[in-house]
Amino acid sequence: MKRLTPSKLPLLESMVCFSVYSAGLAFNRLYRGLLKGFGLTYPQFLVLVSLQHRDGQKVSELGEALFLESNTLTPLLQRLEASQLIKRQRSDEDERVVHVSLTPKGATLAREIGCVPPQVLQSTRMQLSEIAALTARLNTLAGSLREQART
Amino acid sequence: MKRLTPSKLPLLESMVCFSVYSAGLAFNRLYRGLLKGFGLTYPQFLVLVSLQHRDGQKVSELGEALFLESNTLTPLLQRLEASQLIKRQRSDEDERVVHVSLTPKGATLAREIGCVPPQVLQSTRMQLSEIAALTARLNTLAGSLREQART
DNA sequence: TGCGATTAAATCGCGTGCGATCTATGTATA
DNA sequence: TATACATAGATCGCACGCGATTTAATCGCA
Repeated sequence: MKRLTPSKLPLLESMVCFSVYSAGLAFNRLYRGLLKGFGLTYPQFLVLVSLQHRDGQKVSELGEALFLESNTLTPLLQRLEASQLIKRQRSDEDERVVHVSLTPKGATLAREIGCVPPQVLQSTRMQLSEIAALTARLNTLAGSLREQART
Repeated sequence: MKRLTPSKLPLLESMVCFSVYSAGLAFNRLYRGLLKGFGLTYPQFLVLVSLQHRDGQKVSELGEALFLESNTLTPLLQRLEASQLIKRQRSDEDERVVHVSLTPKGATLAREIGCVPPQVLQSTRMQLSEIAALTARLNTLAGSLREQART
Protein backbone atom coordinates (compact mmCIF):
# COMPACT_ATOMS: atom_id res chain seq x y z
CA MET A 1 0.00 0.00 0.00
CA LYS A 2 2.01 2.94 -1.31
CA ARG A 3 1.45 6.65 -0.98
CA LEU A 4 2.34 8.88 -3.86
CA THR A 5 2.91 11.82 -1.50
CA PRO A 6 4.04 10.56 1.88
CA SER A 7 2.93 12.96 4.61
CA LYS A 8 5.71 11.78 6.89
CA LEU A 9 9.36 12.14 6.05
CA PRO A 10 11.57 9.11 6.70
CA LEU A 11 13.48 8.85 9.97
CA LEU A 12 16.90 10.48 9.84
CA GLU A 13 18.68 7.21 10.59
CA SER A 14 17.06 5.54 7.61
CA MET A 15 18.13 8.23 5.14
CA VAL A 16 21.35 7.39 3.35
CA CYS A 17 22.13 11.08 2.86
CA PHE A 18 22.06 11.58 6.61
CA SER A 19 24.20 8.52 7.26
CA VAL A 20 26.79 9.88 4.86
CA TYR A 21 26.48 13.32 6.44
CA SER A 22 26.92 12.13 10.01
CA ALA A 23 29.71 9.71 9.08
CA GLY A 24 31.44 12.67 7.44
CA LEU A 25 31.10 14.66 10.65
CA ALA A 26 32.51 11.74 12.64
CA PHE A 27 35.50 11.32 10.31
CA ASN A 28 36.17 15.03 10.38
CA ARG A 29 36.18 15.08 14.18
CA LEU A 30 38.46 12.08 14.40
CA TYR A 31 40.88 13.56 11.85
CA ARG A 32 40.80 16.89 13.63
CA GLY A 33 42.28 15.32 16.72
CA LEU A 34 44.85 13.29 14.79
CA LEU A 35 45.91 16.19 12.54
CA LYS A 36 45.98 18.89 15.20
CA GLY A 37 49.58 18.07 16.07
CA PHE A 38 50.56 18.55 12.41
CA GLY A 39 48.73 21.87 12.18
CA LEU A 40 46.49 20.61 9.37
CA THR A 41 42.77 20.52 8.69
CA TYR A 42 41.24 17.54 6.91
CA PRO A 43 40.92 19.25 3.49
CA GLN A 44 44.51 20.45 3.82
CA PHE A 45 45.53 16.87 4.58
CA LEU A 46 43.75 15.75 1.41
CA VAL A 47 45.70 18.27 -0.66
CA LEU A 48 49.00 16.94 0.70
CA VAL A 49 47.90 13.38 -0.05
CA SER A 50 47.04 14.32 -3.61
CA LEU A 51 50.28 16.24 -4.14
CA GLN A 52 52.39 13.42 -2.76
CA HIS A 53 50.99 11.20 -5.49
CA ARG A 54 51.40 13.82 -8.17
CA ASP A 55 53.36 16.95 -7.52
CA GLY A 56 52.93 20.13 -9.52
CA GLN A 57 49.24 19.66 -10.26
CA LYS A 58 47.21 22.56 -11.60
CA VAL A 59 44.59 24.04 -9.29
CA SER A 60 41.96 22.65 -11.65
CA GLU A 61 43.50 19.17 -11.44
CA LEU A 62 43.47 19.29 -7.65
CA GLY A 63 39.86 20.37 -7.97
CA GLU A 64 38.99 17.34 -10.09
CA ALA A 65 40.75 15.07 -7.63
CA LEU A 66 39.05 16.54 -4.55
CA PHE A 67 35.75 17.57 -6.19
CA LEU A 68 36.30 21.18 -5.23
CA GLU A 69 36.54 24.41 -7.19
CA SER A 70 38.81 27.43 -7.09
CA ASN A 71 36.49 29.35 -4.78
CA THR A 72 37.24 26.74 -2.11
CA LEU A 73 40.76 25.76 -3.15
CA THR A 74 42.35 29.17 -3.61
CA PRO A 75 42.02 30.31 0.01
CA LEU A 76 42.93 26.83 1.27
CA LEU A 77 46.07 26.76 -0.89
CA GLN A 78 46.94 30.29 0.21
CA ARG A 79 46.91 29.09 3.80
CA LEU A 80 49.10 26.08 2.96
CA GLU A 81 51.47 28.42 1.16
CA ALA A 82 51.56 30.75 4.14
CA SER A 83 52.56 27.70 6.20
CA GLN A 84 55.41 27.07 3.74
CA LEU A 85 54.09 23.61 2.89
CA ILE A 86 53.41 24.24 -0.80
CA LYS A 87 54.36 26.73 -3.45
CA ARG A 88 52.10 28.07 -6.18
CA GLN A 89 53.51 29.31 -9.46
CA ARG A 90 51.91 30.49 -12.67
CA SER A 91 52.61 28.37 -15.72
CA ASP A 92 54.94 29.79 -18.36
CA GLU A 93 53.00 28.37 -21.30
CA ASP A 94 49.62 29.56 -20.00
CA GLU A 95 49.64 32.32 -17.47
CA ARG A 96 46.10 31.56 -16.39
CA VAL A 97 47.23 28.24 -14.91
CA VAL A 98 48.71 27.88 -11.42
CA HIS A 99 50.80 24.81 -10.55
CA VAL A 100 50.95 23.62 -6.95
CA SER A 101 53.94 21.72 -5.59
CA LEU A 102 55.22 20.57 -2.21
CA THR A 103 58.08 22.43 -0.58
CA PRO A 104 60.73 20.28 1.16
CA LYS A 105 58.92 21.04 4.41
CA GLY A 106 55.62 20.00 2.82
CA ALA A 107 57.12 16.79 1.43
CA THR A 108 58.47 15.90 4.85
CA LEU A 109 55.10 16.53 6.46
CA ALA A 110 53.38 14.48 3.75
CA ARG A 111 55.55 11.53 4.75
CA GLU A 112 54.89 12.05 8.44
CA ILE A 113 51.11 12.06 8.08
CA GLY A 114 51.34 8.59 6.54
CA CYS A 115 50.76 7.24 10.04
CA VAL A 116 47.30 8.82 10.27
CA PRO A 117 45.20 6.74 7.83
CA PRO A 118 46.16 3.45 9.54
CA GLN A 119 45.03 4.90 12.88
CA VAL A 120 41.74 5.93 11.32
CA LEU A 121 41.29 2.49 9.80
CA GLN A 122 41.81 1.04 13.25
CA SER A 123 39.08 3.30 14.64
CA THR A 124 36.54 2.02 12.13
CA ARG A 125 36.61 -1.39 13.85
CA MET A 126 35.75 -2.93 10.49
CA GLN A 127 37.47 -5.56 8.39
CA LEU A 128 39.64 -4.25 5.58
CA SER A 129 37.53 -6.16 3.07
CA GLU A 130 34.37 -4.56 4.36
CA ILE A 131 35.94 -1.10 4.30
CA ALA A 132 37.02 -1.68 0.71
CA ALA A 133 33.53 -2.77 -0.30
CA LEU A 134 31.98 0.22 1.44
CA THR A 135 34.43 2.59 -0.25
CA ALA A 136 33.65 1.17 -3.67
CA ARG A 137 29.89 1.48 -3.12
CA LEU A 138 30.26 5.07 -1.95
CA ASN A 139 32.38 5.96 -4.97
CA THR A 140 29.75 4.51 -7.26
CA LEU A 141 27.00 6.32 -5.38
CA ALA A 142 28.83 9.64 -5.49
CA GLY A 143 29.38 9.19 -9.21
CA SER A 144 25.66 8.70 -9.79
CA LEU A 145 24.80 11.75 -7.69
CA ARG A 146 27.27 13.92 -9.58
CA GLU A 147 25.84 12.74 -12.88
CA GLN A 148 22.30 13.57 -11.75
CA ALA A 149 23.31 16.96 -10.42
CA ARG A 150 24.60 17.93 -13.86
CA THR A 151 21.15 17.57 -15.43
CA MET B 1 55.77 -7.74 2.69
CA LYS B 2 54.42 -5.07 5.02
CA ARG B 3 55.92 -1.76 5.98
CA LEU B 4 55.43 -0.48 9.48
CA THR B 5 55.70 3.12 8.27
CA PRO B 6 54.44 3.40 4.71
CA SER B 7 56.26 6.17 2.86
CA LYS B 8 53.38 6.58 0.45
CA LEU B 9 49.90 7.55 1.50
CA PRO B 10 47.02 5.56 -0.01
CA LEU B 11 45.27 6.91 -3.10
CA LEU B 12 42.37 9.21 -2.30
CA GLU B 13 39.86 6.94 -4.02
CA SER B 14 40.87 4.03 -1.82
CA MET B 15 40.40 5.93 1.44
CA VAL B 16 37.00 5.38 3.00
CA CYS B 17 37.17 8.77 4.72
CA PHE B 18 37.53 10.45 1.35
CA SER B 19 34.70 8.42 -0.19
CA VAL B 20 32.44 9.52 2.63
CA TYR B 21 33.67 13.09 2.28
CA SER B 22 33.11 13.30 -1.46
CA ALA B 23 29.76 11.51 -1.28
CA GLY B 24 28.77 14.09 1.32
CA LEU B 25 29.74 16.89 -1.06
CA ALA B 26 27.73 15.25 -3.83
CA PHE B 27 24.63 14.84 -1.64
CA ASN B 28 24.93 18.41 -0.46
CA ARG B 29 25.08 19.71 -4.03
CA LEU B 30 22.13 17.64 -5.13
CA TYR B 31 20.06 18.76 -2.13
CA ARG B 32 21.06 22.36 -2.71
CA GLY B 33 19.36 22.31 -6.08
CA LEU B 34 16.29 20.49 -4.81
CA LEU B 35 15.89 22.65 -1.69
CA LYS B 36 16.63 26.01 -3.29
CA GLY B 37 12.99 26.47 -4.22
CA PHE B 38 12.01 25.93 -0.57
CA GLY B 39 14.60 28.40 0.67
CA LEU B 40 16.32 25.76 2.80
CA THR B 41 19.85 24.50 3.24
CA TYR B 42 20.50 20.81 3.86
CA PRO B 43 21.10 21.17 7.63
CA GLN B 44 17.94 23.27 7.88
CA PHE B 45 16.08 20.53 6.02
CA LEU B 46 17.38 18.00 8.57
CA VAL B 47 16.04 20.11 11.44
CA LEU B 48 12.59 20.20 9.87
CA VAL B 49 12.71 16.42 9.35
CA SER B 50 13.61 15.89 12.98
CA LEU B 51 10.95 18.29 14.25
CA GLN B 52 8.27 16.71 12.11
CA HIS B 53 8.93 13.44 13.88
CA ARG B 54 9.10 15.03 17.30
CA ASP B 55 8.03 18.60 17.80
CA GLY B 56 9.15 20.72 20.72
CA GLN B 57 12.57 19.13 21.09
CA LYS B 58 15.20 20.81 23.21
CA VAL B 59 18.21 22.26 21.40
CA SER B 60 20.30 19.54 23.06
CA GLU B 61 17.94 16.83 21.79
CA LEU B 62 18.17 18.17 18.26
CA GLY B 63 21.91 18.12 18.76
CA GLU B 64 21.88 14.46 19.72
CA ALA B 65 19.70 13.63 16.74
CA LEU B 66 21.86 15.55 14.24
CA PHE B 67 25.23 15.10 16.00
CA LEU B 68 25.67 18.85 16.29
CA GLU B 69 26.16 21.20 19.22
CA SER B 70 24.72 24.54 20.21
CA ASN B 71 27.56 26.47 18.57
CA THR B 72 26.29 25.17 15.22
CA LEU B 73 22.60 24.84 16.04
CA THR B 74 21.91 28.19 17.66
CA PRO B 75 22.69 30.34 14.61
CA LEU B 76 20.97 27.83 12.31
CA LEU B 77 17.83 27.87 14.46
CA GLN B 78 17.93 31.64 14.62
CA ARG B 79 17.82 31.73 10.83
CA LEU B 80 14.90 29.28 10.74
CA GLU B 81 13.12 31.41 13.31
CA ALA B 82 13.75 34.54 11.27
CA SER B 83 12.12 32.70 8.36
CA GLN B 84 9.08 32.05 10.61
CA LEU B 85 9.45 28.27 10.21
CA ILE B 86 10.12 27.46 13.87
CA LYS B 87 9.70 29.09 17.22
CA ARG B 88 12.10 28.83 20.14
CA GLN B 89 10.92 29.22 23.70
CA ARG B 90 12.63 28.83 27.06
CA SER B 91 11.28 26.06 29.24
CA ASP B 92 9.28 27.06 32.29
CA GLU B 93 10.67 24.28 34.51
CA ASP B 94 14.28 24.94 33.53
CA GLU B 95 15.08 28.31 32.10
CA ARG B 96 18.36 27.09 30.66
CA VAL B 97 16.50 24.88 28.20
CA VAL B 98 15.12 26.07 24.87
CA HIS B 99 12.37 24.11 23.12
CA VAL B 100 12.06 24.24 19.35
CA SER B 101 8.76 23.73 17.57
CA LEU B 102 7.37 24.11 14.08
CA THR B 103 5.15 27.07 13.28
CA PRO B 104 2.11 26.38 11.06
CA LYS B 105 4.19 27.67 8.15
CA GLY B 106 7.05 25.35 9.16
CA ALA B 107 4.73 22.36 9.49
CA THR B 108 3.34 23.02 6.02
CA LEU B 109 6.82 23.27 4.57
CA ALA B 110 7.85 20.08 6.37
CA ARG B 111 5.05 18.26 4.55
CA GLU B 112 5.98 19.80 1.22
CA ILE B 113 9.61 18.72 1.39
CA GLY B 114 8.45 15.13 1.70
CA CYS B 115 8.82 14.92 -2.06
CA VAL B 116 12.57 15.54 -1.90
CA PRO B 117 13.97 12.31 -0.39
CA PRO B 118 12.29 10.13 -3.05
CA GLN B 119 13.89 12.27 -5.77
CA VAL B 120 17.26 11.85 -4.10
CA LEU B 121 16.77 8.10 -3.83
CA GLN B 122 16.05 8.07 -7.54
CA SER B 123 19.31 9.87 -8.22
CA THR B 124 21.34 7.25 -6.38
CA ARG B 125 20.49 4.73 -9.11
CA MET B 126 20.78 2.00 -6.51
CA GLN B 127 18.37 -0.65 -5.32
CA LEU B 128 16.47 0.14 -2.14
CA SER B 129 17.91 -2.95 -0.52
CA GLU B 130 21.43 -1.86 -1.34
CA ILE B 131 20.78 1.65 -0.06
CA ALA B 132 19.43 0.22 3.18
CA ALA B 133 22.50 -1.99 3.62
CA LEU B 134 24.82 0.91 2.89
CA THR B 135 22.97 3.11 5.36
CA ALA B 136 23.23 0.50 8.09
CA ARG B 137 26.96 0.03 7.52
CA LEU B 138 27.57 3.76 7.61
CA ASN B 139 25.60 4.11 10.84
CA THR B 140 27.70 1.36 12.42
CA LEU B 141 30.88 2.94 11.12
CA ALA B 142 29.94 6.39 12.40
CA GLY B 143 29.13 4.87 15.78
CA SER B 144 32.58 3.30 15.99
CA LEU B 145 34.27 6.54 14.99
CA ARG B 146 32.36 8.52 17.60
CA GLU B 147 33.29 6.00 20.25
CA GLN B 148 36.97 6.21 19.31
CA ALA B 149 36.92 10.00 19.22
CA ARG B 150 35.78 10.06 22.83
CA THR B 151 38.94 8.30 24.04
C1' DT C 1 20.85 28.32 53.52
C1' DG C 2 24.94 29.33 50.95
C1' DC C 3 28.25 28.60 47.49
C1' DG C 4 31.11 26.11 44.33
C1' DA C 5 30.34 22.80 40.54
C1' DT C 6 27.58 21.57 36.70
C1' DT C 7 24.68 22.27 32.84
C1' DA C 8 22.21 24.51 28.56
C1' DA C 9 22.54 27.60 25.36
C1' DA C 10 24.73 31.51 23.26
C1' DT C 11 28.76 33.92 21.44
C1' DC C 12 33.16 34.44 18.98
C1' DG C 13 36.74 33.39 15.59
C1' DC C 14 38.38 30.62 11.92
C1' DG C 15 38.32 27.32 8.08
C1' DT C 16 35.77 25.30 4.78
C1' DG C 17 32.02 24.85 0.60
C1' DC C 18 29.74 27.25 -2.83
C1' DG C 19 26.84 30.62 -5.83
C1' DA C 20 27.90 34.65 -8.16
C1' DT C 21 30.99 37.62 -10.10
C1' DC C 22 35.50 39.57 -11.59
C1' DT C 23 40.08 39.70 -13.79
C1' DA C 24 43.51 38.24 -16.72
C1' DT C 25 44.89 35.34 -20.25
C1' DG C 26 44.26 32.59 -24.29
C1' DT C 27 41.50 31.17 -28.53
C1' DA C 28 38.77 31.67 -32.61
C1' DT C 29 36.61 33.88 -36.23
C1' DA C 30 35.73 37.35 -39.40
C1' DT D 1 44.54 42.35 -36.81
C1' DA D 2 40.55 43.22 -34.15
C1' DT D 3 36.89 41.70 -31.55
C1' DA D 4 34.00 38.36 -29.42
C1' DC D 5 34.25 34.35 -26.74
C1' DA D 6 36.13 30.92 -23.55
C1' DT D 7 38.88 29.48 -19.70
C1' DA D 8 41.65 29.49 -15.07
C1' DG D 9 41.92 31.46 -10.92
C1' DA D 10 40.73 34.82 -7.61
C1' DT D 11 37.35 37.40 -4.88
C1' DC D 12 33.16 38.17 -2.21
C1' DG D 13 29.29 37.03 0.75
C1' DC D 14 26.87 33.70 3.36
C1' DA D 15 25.91 29.30 5.84
C1' DC D 16 27.75 25.74 8.20
C1' DG D 17 30.97 23.03 11.82
C1' DC D 18 33.58 23.43 15.77
C1' DG D 19 37.17 24.75 19.57
C1' DA D 20 37.06 27.93 23.14
C1' DT D 21 34.79 30.83 26.09
C1' DT D 22 30.81 33.23 28.29
C1' DT D 23 26.34 33.80 30.57
C1' DA D 24 22.64 32.32 33.12
C1' DA D 25 20.23 28.86 35.62
C1' DT D 26 20.24 24.69 38.41
C1' DC D 27 22.25 21.22 41.39
C1' DG D 28 24.78 19.25 45.24
C1' DC D 29 26.44 19.15 49.43
C1' DA D 30 28.20 20.89 53.68
